[in-house]
Amino acid sequence: MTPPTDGAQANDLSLVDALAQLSFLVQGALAEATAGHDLSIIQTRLLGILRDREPTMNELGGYLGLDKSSITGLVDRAERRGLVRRTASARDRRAVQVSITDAGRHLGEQVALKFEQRMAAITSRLTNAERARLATLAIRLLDRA
Amino acid sequence: MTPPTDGAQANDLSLVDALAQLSFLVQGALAEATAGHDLSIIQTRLLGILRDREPTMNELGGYLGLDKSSITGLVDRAERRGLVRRTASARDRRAVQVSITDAGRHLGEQVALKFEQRMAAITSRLTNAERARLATLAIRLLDRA
DNA sequence: TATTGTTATACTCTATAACTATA
DNA sequence: TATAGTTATAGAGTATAACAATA
Repeated sequence: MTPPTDGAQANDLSLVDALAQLSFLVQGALAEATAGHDLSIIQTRLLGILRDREPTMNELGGYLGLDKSSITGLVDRAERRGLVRRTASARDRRAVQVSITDAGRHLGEQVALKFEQRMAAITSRLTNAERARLATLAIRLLDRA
Repeated sequence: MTPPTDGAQANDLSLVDALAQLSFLVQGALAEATAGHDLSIIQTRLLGILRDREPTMNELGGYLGLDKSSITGLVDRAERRGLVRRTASARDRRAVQVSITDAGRHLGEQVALKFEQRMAAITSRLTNAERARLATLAIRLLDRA
């Protein structure tokens, strides 16, 4: 659960421990990729969602699993940096639609590229066959989630 | 990189995307396991590290990759809840040693148990052979990290 | 009345800079 | 001088509760 907490056999981790440690490794790579552009992981997720959507604040809360008041602050900070914009909804005058700006899209692409590079380094010790097997297994886990 | 950002083929994710999504799934399971006990992930990691160590504040910063001032706050909050304690170091009068209390150890065990249950649910659709293969591959990734 | 979004408030987490005490 | 730790301060991120505008 915590990286090097194993006093027993370091090379005989359980599946649960291995997946937990792997999640920290991947999140670390993501954090490094985003930090270089002064972005947090949650801001990067926001840009990723807006890449091909123009949701309302409310829908954004659903995607990110956050309270609407948290979304207000998140979008405030992104908008202040010129990465996203708010527009009035045409059908519901209470609602606000959020869209990505060109600057936001460009920044999101840069972060994604850097993340892919970090992940390529992490997976570089696997053979192509192993990579394919890992992808298949990971996708099987995601399917039911 | 972000959960359902794929407009192309949902079942043909790249390895990088699959690992990224998997990391969010696992971190989500961890967050759920900890939230039930009013603990954050970082507080849980702290308890995990202290399970079999009695580091100084400085060493703790190394384990967690945080600035010393962040460690001060982290330990402050855990100590206020009776989960850890500070003791003076015997060899260096500038240093402070941090150890876990019985309450902290107990809470850490409860969270670990709940996390394992969540992870068991997530991996329940895999066969034993698949689980073993996934563990092997994940460990190969961790080895070089 | 119910829903959408914002505001006020509070807390955790994190970092930088300045400081104290010890080495 | 250098190191260990704390304090002061600032900002991101999150939630709850109260509110205004609209449905």
